[in-house]
Amino acid sequence: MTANDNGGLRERKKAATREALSAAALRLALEHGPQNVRVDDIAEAAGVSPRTYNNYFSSREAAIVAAVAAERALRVGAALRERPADEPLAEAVIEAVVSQYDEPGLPAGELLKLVASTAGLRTEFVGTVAAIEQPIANAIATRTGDEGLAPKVLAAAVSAAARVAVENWIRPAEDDEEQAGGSLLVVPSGSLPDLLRKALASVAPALEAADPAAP
Amino acid sequence: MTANDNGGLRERKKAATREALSAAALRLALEHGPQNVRVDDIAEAAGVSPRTYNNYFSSREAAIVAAVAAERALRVGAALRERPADEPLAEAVIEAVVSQYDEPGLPAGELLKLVASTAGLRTEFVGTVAAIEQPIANAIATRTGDEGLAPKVLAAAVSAAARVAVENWIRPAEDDEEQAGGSLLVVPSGSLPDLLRKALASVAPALEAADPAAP
DNA sequence: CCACAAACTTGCGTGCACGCATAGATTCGC
DNA sequence: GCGAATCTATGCGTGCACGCAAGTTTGTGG
Repeated sequence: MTANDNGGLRERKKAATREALSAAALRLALEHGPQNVRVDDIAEAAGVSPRTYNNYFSSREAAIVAAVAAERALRVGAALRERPADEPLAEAVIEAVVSQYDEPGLPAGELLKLVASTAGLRTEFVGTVAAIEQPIANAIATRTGDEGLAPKVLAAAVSAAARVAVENWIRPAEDDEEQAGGSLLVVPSGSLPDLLRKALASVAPALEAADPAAP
Repeated sequence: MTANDNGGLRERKKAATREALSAAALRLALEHGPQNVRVDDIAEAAGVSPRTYNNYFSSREAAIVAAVAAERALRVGAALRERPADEPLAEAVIEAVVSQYDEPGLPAGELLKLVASTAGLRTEFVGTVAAIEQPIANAIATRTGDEGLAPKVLAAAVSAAARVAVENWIRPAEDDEEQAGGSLLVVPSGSLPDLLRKALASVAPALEAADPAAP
């Protein structure tokens, strides 16, 4: 094989198209407001057909959020595998998750306002957190050697806890919504890493109970 | 007020319409296969306009699954509140959840095959489990007096665990899918109550750690 | 009993997601 | 290099979800 998963022209083109779509989506959303951006506009701005848009993203919101979520979730698996093997499971998981939702690239300012104040984008953004579940389940299964339900359940619990943290982080000021209005108070609840640690602390006992290293 | 939330004509009609839609949806799905049922067909069979269908159910699958899910999830809140106050939190939650997913009305036979072998219905059915989250969060908040994140996180973890249990219960035989084919092996993983207990046991330590009754 | 308010139904229009078939690009094997 | 296998882009058609603005039914107060 000349190239299959990385340097190949095909792969690079796909990545470029995805990137172009995502960037165009975000730019248009910021320019005209997320409600005023049609899928066709995004496709056109990226130079592909509308049909192709849906080959890359399965919803109008997905492309916008992808520009902001930056596959953060997918990297949790790698982060977890790289933690020292003698670290307690709970600590490893918590640090791996928090590390991916630390400062760099997190929506802030205009971006955050955009996502937080639009129902569809908020839902989509919160939904991206679920992507951490599979990688974590695999990592826990490897660590514990358990082949049953437990790793899946624990990963689901961790993912759910992270989701709650993100929900509470990005919760808008309840009343105002949509409409590019004026000053909406968002993210009053503290930093995301702090929220994540608080949330994950509640499920930590379950991880500890499943940790073969510290019975 | 003559009637507002129960005996009123309006409420009864709404309930009847909802029931009619749900029943029609299920019947048509069983008769012609879920893929061959249009929203318009369901609406017509129930004697309402297609537009009205979407006033009651937000997706084509929702009506079918509603006929099977029977608001099981919503009753978890009531079940939990009715558990003795001196029972440990973990036990109360587990029993409340399991009690609602016990025998009566669970999809079985043709029904189960229908739901399990259709991707859309499976997703929708699994999704109904999430409805237990809010009630459980409220109940835990009441029990523990905690007003912060913990109850939400724990409820999310419980809900996630239950979801994993249901996913594994209803998992089809991997290969065959859709198409009213012949004998597909579904639900090989044991009874749902057993799966739920196994799954919830993994998150129980987190509940115990938050239980004020047993510090 | 009647008029007004509140809630529900319906038709219409729009945007969206996606299966399918075809044409075009890239990669593979030799 | 070259042809075949594989993957991607696109157009078309269908079904679906939902906002909106009447029109209709049900509930409330006098």
